[in-house]
Amino acid sequence: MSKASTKPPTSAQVARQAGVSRTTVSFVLNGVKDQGISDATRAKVLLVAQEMGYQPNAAARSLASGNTRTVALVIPKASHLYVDAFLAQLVATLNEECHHYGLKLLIESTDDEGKEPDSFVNLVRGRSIDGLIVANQRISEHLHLQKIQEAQIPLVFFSSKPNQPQDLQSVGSDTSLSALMAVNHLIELGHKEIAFVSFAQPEYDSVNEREVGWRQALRQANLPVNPAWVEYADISAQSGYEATRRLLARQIKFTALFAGNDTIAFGAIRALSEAGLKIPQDVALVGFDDIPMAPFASPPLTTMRSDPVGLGKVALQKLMAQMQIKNQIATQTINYAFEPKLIIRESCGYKLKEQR
Amino acid sequence: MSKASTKPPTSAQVARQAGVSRTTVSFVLNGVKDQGISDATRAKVLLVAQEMGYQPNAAARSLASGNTRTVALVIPKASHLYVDAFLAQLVATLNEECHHYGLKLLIESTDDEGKEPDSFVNLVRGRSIDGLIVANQRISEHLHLQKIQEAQIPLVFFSSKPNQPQDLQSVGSDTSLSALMAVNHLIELGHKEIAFVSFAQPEYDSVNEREVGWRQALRQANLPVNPAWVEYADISAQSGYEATRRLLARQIKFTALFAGNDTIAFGAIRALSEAGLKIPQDVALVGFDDIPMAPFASPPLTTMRSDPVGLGKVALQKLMAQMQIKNQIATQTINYAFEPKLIIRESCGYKLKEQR
DNA sequence: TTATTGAGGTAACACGTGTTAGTTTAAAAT
DNA sequence: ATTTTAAACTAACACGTGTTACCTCAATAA
Repeated sequence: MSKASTKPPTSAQVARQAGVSRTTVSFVLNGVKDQGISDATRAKVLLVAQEMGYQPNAAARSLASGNTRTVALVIPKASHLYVDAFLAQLVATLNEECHHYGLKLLIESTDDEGKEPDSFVNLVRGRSIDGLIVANQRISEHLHLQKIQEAQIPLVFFSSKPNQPQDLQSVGSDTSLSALMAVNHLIELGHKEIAFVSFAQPEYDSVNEREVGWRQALRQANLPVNPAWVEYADISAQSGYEATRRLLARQIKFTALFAGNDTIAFGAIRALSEAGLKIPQDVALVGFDDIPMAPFASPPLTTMRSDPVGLGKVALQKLMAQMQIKNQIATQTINYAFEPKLIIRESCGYKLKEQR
Repeated sequence: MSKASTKPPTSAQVARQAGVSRTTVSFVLNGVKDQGISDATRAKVLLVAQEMGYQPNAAARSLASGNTRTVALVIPKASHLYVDAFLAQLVATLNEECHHYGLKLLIESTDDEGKEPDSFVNLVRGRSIDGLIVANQRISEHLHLQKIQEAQIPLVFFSSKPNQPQDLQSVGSDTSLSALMAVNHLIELGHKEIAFVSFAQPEYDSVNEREVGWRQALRQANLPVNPAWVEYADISAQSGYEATRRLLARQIKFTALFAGNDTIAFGAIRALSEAGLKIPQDVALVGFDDIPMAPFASPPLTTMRSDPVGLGKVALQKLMAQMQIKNQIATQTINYAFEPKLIIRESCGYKLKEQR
């Protein structure tokens, strides 16, 4: 009626306004059953709470209940968000899904300037979060993760070599298999000298697995594996450009290139073009991830589809299972395996060959 | 000594271990001055806290102090994160900066399925956040923002028409000026029929301002303004592709195209290529934002540089000023104006012309 | 009439920290 | 020997909610 007070209403004020006790308000708003609350009272309380714009104080609720309804996503660097579209898709999906279940999402990085690699542990210690999802795991981080697991903190990490599907701790698809499929496609198109530009250093599990798949494909086809065909980029298109130039500078023949991810592939396209090489006629190219930009490369990028949306959803489901949050979607959804899928566009030369 | 208890240590436990009172622990850890605490005690407390891995309970601290050290970024849709590199850069920057000042960042969307457009207001009501930054403001949201301002909640929003630089409420650069500069560049190159494909509906301020700049440039040069030259895309490269195709289907002549952002430009490139048009020979192209991918378009994209990193930093500075957080970087940094800058690459045809 | 049940109410503690007010102790200064 | 001061201490309340234990009152059932 009068002007709104500057401070938000408390549950006590709601109780007074509705003519009930604070306990009743708490029961109603939290949907506690079997406390014998009539429908009339329930409706009344809900109405008054609505009218007063009541929103429970998050800190008080968290302190009393012991959970924060907040989860964290751990990534290496915040800046990867805008150079790695896979990560951006993952963040977007997790954010949406979290909101859907009334959770909040924090993004924590391990490698940014001034950050301790284990700073995300403090979030756990300070009870800022109820659980965490770790993407882009590195070998050096295994120890920290183990500690957290031992401390019984809900945790899901992205793995390049997923274990059993019913494993509650990790999500992922078989990265080396995907890479193998990508390289096999090039082999089937007749290529024998296939280079590989990764999107980061091999200390990252997922980088390493892609290289493993590349090597395995060549070996299975009885093709030589030349270490000079491998080059490591950073995570940006720019670094992919530079890495491909280093590769070209070696003057070693290769007729196809497997790029560790699509962003790197964009850099490779420019490096190859500047060198006067035509894609796919002179060098066939296959990327990885099928980012939204992939169809808009010149030529449109043939690439392995990964599934940030599906993986993000499953990761959250698994985390919620550990957090013992009951949700409508039953736990069977958790057994999820994404089938690696080759998306054939033009950069691999398949369509060119077909026309012939 | 014995195995670590499953619950994190409290300040009372730290106090006992260090042989001081809980009050002293609180003073030391919060760096309260003028309470007469000897250096020896201070060191002792810090050491013990470190050894015990003490991290103050965030909820308790928040409840007692009344602030959460958390801010929210409000965006239309979470999915924009991976289709709009400007937004991704902004999120990454804000995340980094927030961490640097010990703040946490939440991302809240207004348009996602199942979200009320004013759901971010609940974050404020529930005292989940201390302040908020609003990007991609729409006209329909002005009302909500005003309410929040009136409630004295710290708020910074991105504006396409920034007011005085000392304004604490908004950040941004002059979008219509940037657009005007982009179109002027095309006019200087001799173009008279210049189309415009925006990255969203004109209900977004920033979309509208770009169109204003486009129109202004044409008018100033006494060139005709044909409404049929305008087409609205969604925010994805795919939608840019489709919008450009719609434009082409109209069979109206244009020799240059101003794309509302770089992502759209990627879509436009493909649409033009498919139509057999060469860039820049047949259609010159200028984008907007200078996203990291822009140099890797084919041809490399001429574009207006915007400044998500700088704007993000300033936005947070302004927000912190409202939140009365004292920080080393003095308030003078807050007076910041980003100069719109044209980045000339190859899609506009400038270099081609120069060579002639 | 008496026991039972449903629908609440009241009172209280717990959660962990910030913060204030008033007290104590030993060393230093007068 | 007395006063002052630095460096602590103890005790207490506040923050808002979850949750439990116990009490009340009316209506119904035995």
